Amino acid sequence: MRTIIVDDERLARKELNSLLEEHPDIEIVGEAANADEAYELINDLHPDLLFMDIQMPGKTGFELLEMLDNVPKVIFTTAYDEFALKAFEVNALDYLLKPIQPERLRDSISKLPKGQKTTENMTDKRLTLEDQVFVKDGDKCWFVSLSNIRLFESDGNYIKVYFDSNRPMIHKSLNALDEKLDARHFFRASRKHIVNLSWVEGIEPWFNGGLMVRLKGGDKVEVSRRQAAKFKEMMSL
DNA sequence: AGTATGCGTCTTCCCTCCGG
DNA sequence: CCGGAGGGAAGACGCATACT
Repeated sequence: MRTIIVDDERLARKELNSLLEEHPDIEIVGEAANADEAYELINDLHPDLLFMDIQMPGKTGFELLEMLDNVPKVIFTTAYDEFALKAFEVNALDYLLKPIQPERLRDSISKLPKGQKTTENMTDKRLTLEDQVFVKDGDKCWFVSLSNIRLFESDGNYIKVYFDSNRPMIHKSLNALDEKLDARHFFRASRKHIVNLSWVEGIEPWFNGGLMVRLKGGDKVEVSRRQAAKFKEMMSL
């Protein structure tokens, strides 16, 4: 499993490095001392896993995750206590309190999903349903699998992300997002909306040859005539 | 006659720049 | 560094025309 360590303290990286020597399936492909370095590394190397500190000079670990399009598995290494982390509502894979205990590290690694898909040739950077994205809304953070997101809605300079009962905002444009998403699973229903096709429950004809798409959960999205044509074409292929 | 298609104009979005 | 305005462009609307 290709792994990158992100921590501003050199000693902390060294420590983790040596601890990980006992875990041959964890292959350390890079180290970064701050969020910007890590951003470059992650985009170049597409690791499967990050060990990451949260507090770092410059950007925090959360801000780093927000910048990423493809978010790897993350194990936080932090001096925060459990309660402080829970305040963020981060459902990360796991977190390790510093100083890291070898037994805890072993536990965390054993919890990693097996049969990991190889991200080796991620040359097309399209996101699939299995990929997760990181969203932050104020103090709350989530890792959300794309398969749980039913709808993206443009709202000013932000995008509302509909999943579960939450609607946090991310600050990207729908166009940029649309390019990243897999066209087989996500459809640009209109200028304002991108829908997850696997959440579509029903389709009704609408005025002027448009469509009204009903999503599981009750949300309804209007598809204009132009997009409806593309939609029908897609479904027939 | 009602529904599909094409075209021109108008609206909305979004990216960039600028000022606080 | 953040927030808001402006301009460019993609998409929606409305009308006209073609087709079944």
